[in-house]
Amino acid sequence: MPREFLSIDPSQLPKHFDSKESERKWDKFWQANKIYEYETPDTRDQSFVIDTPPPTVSGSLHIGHVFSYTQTDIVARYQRMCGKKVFYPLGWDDNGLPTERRVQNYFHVRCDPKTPYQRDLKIEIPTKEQEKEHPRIVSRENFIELCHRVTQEDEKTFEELYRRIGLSIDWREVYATIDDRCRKISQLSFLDLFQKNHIYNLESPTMWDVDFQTAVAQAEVEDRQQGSAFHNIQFCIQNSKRTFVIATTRPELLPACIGVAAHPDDERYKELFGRQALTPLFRVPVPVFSTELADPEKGTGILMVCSFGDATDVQWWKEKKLNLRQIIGKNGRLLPVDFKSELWPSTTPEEAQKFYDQLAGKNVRQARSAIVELLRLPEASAAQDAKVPLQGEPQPLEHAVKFFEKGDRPLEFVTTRQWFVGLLKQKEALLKKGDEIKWFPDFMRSRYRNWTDNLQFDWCISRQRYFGVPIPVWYPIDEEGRTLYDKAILPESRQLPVDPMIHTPRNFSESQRDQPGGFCADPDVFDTWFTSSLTPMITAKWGLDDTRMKQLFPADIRPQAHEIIRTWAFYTIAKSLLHENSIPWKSALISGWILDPDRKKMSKSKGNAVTPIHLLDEYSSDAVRYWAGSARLGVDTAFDEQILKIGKRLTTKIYNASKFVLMQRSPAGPVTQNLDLSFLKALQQLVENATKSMEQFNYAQCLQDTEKFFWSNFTDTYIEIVKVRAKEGTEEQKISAIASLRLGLSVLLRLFAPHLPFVTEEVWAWAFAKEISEPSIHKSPWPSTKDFEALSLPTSSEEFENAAALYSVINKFKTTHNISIGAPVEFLKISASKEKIDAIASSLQDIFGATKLSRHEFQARPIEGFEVSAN
RNA sequence: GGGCAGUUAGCUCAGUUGGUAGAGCGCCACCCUUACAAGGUGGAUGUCAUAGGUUCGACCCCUAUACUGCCCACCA
Repeated sequence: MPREFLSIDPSQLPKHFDSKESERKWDKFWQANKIYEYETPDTRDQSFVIDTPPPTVSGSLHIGHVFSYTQTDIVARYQRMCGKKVFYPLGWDDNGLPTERRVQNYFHVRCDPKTPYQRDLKIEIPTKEQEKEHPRIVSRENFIELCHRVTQEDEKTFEELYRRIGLSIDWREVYATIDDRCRKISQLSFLDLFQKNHIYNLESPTMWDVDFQTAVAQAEVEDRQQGSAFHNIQFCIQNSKRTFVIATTRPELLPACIGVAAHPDDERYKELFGRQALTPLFRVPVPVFSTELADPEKGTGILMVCSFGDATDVQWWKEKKLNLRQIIGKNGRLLPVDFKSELWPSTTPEEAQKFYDQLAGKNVRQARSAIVELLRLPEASAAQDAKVPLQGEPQPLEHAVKFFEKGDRPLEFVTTRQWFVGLLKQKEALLKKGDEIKWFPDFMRSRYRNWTDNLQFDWCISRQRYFGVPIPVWYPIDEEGRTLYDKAILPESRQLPVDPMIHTPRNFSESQRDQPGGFCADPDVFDTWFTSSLTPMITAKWGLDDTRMKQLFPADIRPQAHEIIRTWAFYTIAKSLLHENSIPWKSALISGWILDPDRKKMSKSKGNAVTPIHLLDEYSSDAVRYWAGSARLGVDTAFDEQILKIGKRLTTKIYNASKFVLMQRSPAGPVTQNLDLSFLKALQQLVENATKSMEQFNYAQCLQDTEKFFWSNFTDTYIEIVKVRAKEGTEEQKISAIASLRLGLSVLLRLFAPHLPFVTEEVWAWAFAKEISEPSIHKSPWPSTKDFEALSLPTSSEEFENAAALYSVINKFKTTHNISIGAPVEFLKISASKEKIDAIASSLQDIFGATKLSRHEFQARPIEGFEVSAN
């Protein structure tokens, strides 16, 4: 032990903690000293691996970007202090639609894959005049270049923010979901799934967004309430006088009608089953069939089946082997139709054609109003009574309609060829893997179960977009010019990443592209989740580095938000199952949402988002982290600037208390006094509880307990009580007080360090860093029994609690008599039980010193705590 | 319609296995006290959503109801 404790001269320190300066300084220091760089340990269990969510880089930051990331960082810092080698990477999610949309708006361009690539194409941000013109058309490759340009700028902004709030990320381990490694691993994933027969392509009706003109997966679909109307339309039975009225909200799909259905027990329609009905206007015969899915109470109890109004239509189409009369095109407009063809066997083809020609080319909304007018014409009737088909006026109703979550118009079912991952048959295995994972909070597990249980479709992974990972597939073209979709040509894994639009498959030459006897490229890209679902495998370099894979997979934790359990969590579990038959991570940490003061979810699109930078400037990173670290996992939190103020106050208090403790000069020595040891016993109990909380990822509990102890036990009580002794006591008493104050501070700083990395590092550097020659508090050991093992601590902290109680009672006496706490008191009579009076004996000198009490007299009375009076 | 949460002081939230209701903010009063006025000391404030039940005893366990939020389904 050195001869004197290392102390500071407070006059050399700034009066107030300069958070901005501290944030700059320590970020540089951590970087320079490689504090957060992952070092490979000998065994897997010495690592703590984090599967960090790749943020969508969107240019505009909001407070949500720091909330859950800070929570993860707190866990990372705790594990690092516990001696784990923390693997804490970060990915940028720049792949996908949000980026495409931003590029379109930012540069005022549109992508057309048929446009040739232009090398050195210069595109600048358009002027106001240029923005009024038509958007500039660019090739797919040029478009992708622009995507990179935009995302790189955004990534810089994000990195600055994440450094500013002190995320202890290993910045060497940064990836982008569109970079070479991610493209390669995504394509490897495709190859592996293909070889394992988990993947197939199929031409079938798929949910389709008519604006983005791409297929979408079940997970990207959301319901929205929409105003609509029931239209009652009269059909008739072919070669019969019998008529009936169906109710539909989609009259424009009448030409796509492929059947009529009612409930098998419905007496009104029983006799019709098995017969052919004629549609009005077009007079196309369609079969009438019975189905349990029809609800006799709804509408008129009998309905028309179209290709395709909704998912049940698709189901009936498959089950009843109905015709395919696709009239909605990929752009959402009605396709041309030939009523003389076999597919539309109209009994009056010429009239049908005339009617339809008034609809062709219109979008859904336009076609609907047009067909409603046509249905008001008597000549539209299919029945012999020639009644107007549209019976009465449409009756308005509200109902849920499926939308692509990013889309503006309802989804249509359009028949296209898409790639799928077979997940339906994996349900049981997926549920089992979900149960092997620990969920925090545990009830989030049921979100996963719920979704997995109700899965209805295999995963459609192909998207008709540009800025994404290309599907690594070519198809042969036979001599007649037909594309052989069932003979897909896949690249070899060492060729990856490939772009089949640019690269040529083996045994073919570029001149054979799109030629009979040649090949063609699959033009599609993957659903972004196809890549995102690989994050724990991307960081572990699956397929590229087997050693690293063993070290880093499965990860320890996956932090994420709850609304993407059905996407990110679900697909990641699916991928790990299919590729590795493993769980992807041991624990899932599900963060809550930030709500605005009106308790609405904060989001950019709602315009109620709070931007973080001015908060960091005003309150400091530590204060913002304090707010984020106060919120428990899975609990939605209203944004409250008050809490930032409290956080800032806490950092100030830590700074000042540290200054006080470390300015005490004293020879080095042991803790010997009972009160000091009793205080340290209380501290040791705090350490136990805090550690228990952190092990459960309950960082908020840890903070709350530590803060309470720090403020009430340490600064307001213990420091105040021993202050006088630290200055005026005997050498041994002084040393004990100061040694105990320093140990207390050292432990508390380390308990605070994961939450408040800047102020704790700042203070740590004054003395403790040199004493234990560990330059950063963030690599110093998390407090444990080791900190106390040299001391003979009492079995309880009762003595300290008694001293605190008596000290408080004397303060109360002063306050109620309007005396300053610092004012001396001549005499007090102290009442307490005999046991308490005996127990307090060794602390009395400190208490009387702290309260400036000159004389006292004890009175033993059977009361709960202490009481004092002036006579 | 199914599922998951939540409802505690004016506000934001804690409340361990059932044992007399907690913190911070805000409010009120007092105090410049040599680390800190960006502070300190003290005070007031609750039918723990409602109704039953179990129990010697319920914020806590059980049942039902109401309200709020979320996830899923409903789409003719």
